[in-house]
Amino acid sequence: MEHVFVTPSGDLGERWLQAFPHAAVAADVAGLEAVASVASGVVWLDISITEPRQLAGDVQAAVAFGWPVVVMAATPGEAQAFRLMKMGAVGYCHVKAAAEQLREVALVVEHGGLWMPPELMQRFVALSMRVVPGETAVETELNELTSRELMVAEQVARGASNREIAAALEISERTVKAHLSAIFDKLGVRDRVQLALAMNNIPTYTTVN
Amino acid sequence: MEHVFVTPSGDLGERWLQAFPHAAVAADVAGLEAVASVASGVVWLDISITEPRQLAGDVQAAVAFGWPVVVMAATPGEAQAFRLMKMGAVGYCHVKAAAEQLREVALVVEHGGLWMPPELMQRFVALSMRVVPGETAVETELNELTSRELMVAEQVARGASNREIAAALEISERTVKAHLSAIFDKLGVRDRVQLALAMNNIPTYTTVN
DNA sequence: CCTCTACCTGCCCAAAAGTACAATGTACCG
DNA sequence: CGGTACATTGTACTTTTGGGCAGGTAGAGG
Repeated sequence: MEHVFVTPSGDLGERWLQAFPHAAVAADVAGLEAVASVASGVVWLDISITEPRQLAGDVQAAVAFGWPVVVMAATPGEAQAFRLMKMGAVGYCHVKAAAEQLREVALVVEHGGLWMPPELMQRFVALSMRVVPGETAVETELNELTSRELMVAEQVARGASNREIAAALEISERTVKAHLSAIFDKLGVRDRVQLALAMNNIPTYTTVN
Repeated sequence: MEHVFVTPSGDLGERWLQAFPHAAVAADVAGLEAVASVASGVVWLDISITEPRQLAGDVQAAVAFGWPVVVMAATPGEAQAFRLMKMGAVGYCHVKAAAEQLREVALVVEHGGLWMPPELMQRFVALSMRVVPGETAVETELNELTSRELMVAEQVARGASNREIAAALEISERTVKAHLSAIFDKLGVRDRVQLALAMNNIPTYTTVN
């Protein structure tokens, strides 16, 4: 089992070496074949300083190589993670993940598993659930909302402003705010953006990570 | 690392013992605490003869125990798999899976991964992608964003504030705002809420209504 | 009747978000 | 070299948001 790190810097990070003392390194995806000496292994793709436009091509080329591909990003985000997974990556972690975690990821992907940070994994499952019936955490919390609060929350979930909500519900803007404060409190979010995301089963992990 | 098999039969299957010679067994979820002697382990939940009605409760109770839960079904199906995953299970395999495979599953879930049969895994990813498709209107428009703008947009997509984004990208709040203005213009949204929704392929107030 | 909850609102204030106008530096391209 | 696109930041200003304080109404239930 070989570990090849593809990084624009061309240098192995100390954590990487710490995790896999015998790891190989390649400056780009094209250099994979040159350093891959055995039949099976894991490709670690460092995209921390990769141009967004170039990203898709790199990942797909790495996947085409045949080994499980773990993408390492500087700021792991959901939208990006899923785009990468779709391209065939089976792992997604922080570029500065601890050696211990890297080994965990390796173990998982080597054995046919899918690895990503817990928050993302949760969200990933939640997403699939949109097409499969069931009940989510948010749905449960929604029961705490009063009738009126729910109406306001639904409007925010569609991107409405306070003024629009006030007009739609025929109440004052002040009342909208009052409802919002109660909603934020009950659902444990801090502002309308997080509320909008929560209403759509998209967890926010700003403090995590 | 301990392995506890929860099975209505109350007996350890021979394959299970073969995979984990020191495995413990419990007749039901309630009996978990009684047999769990260490801090970490894996719960193997045999649902091959479990009543459908009782299933959800069992799985959730098992998950609540705190250990990774692998569900073993007699006839693994997609719909069921996803429902179970949603409840917090992180593994899903056949109740008569070979010892070798059980060990693989164990390896994966012990390290924070998600395991299910390859066909299902593939389907799972595909399904999520259906909800967050790669080639949506937004996706196309994302190409108009510059590298830096995309980074800002991704942050907003997870509910970050301007200050947090500035800190993450190591730029001033003013610059974040500048990027945001450009993003709003390019993606045709009017504020960060709609941007956050758009980034997650969720139609907004203005689009819908 | 009194209390509790949900609902509604006004005034005011602070923070955050968003915009306008302006400017600097860098990189790349013909 | 000039032109263009990108990234960056500042000052200043308007709008939106979020919330504290202080109240008002109506219905349900003890």
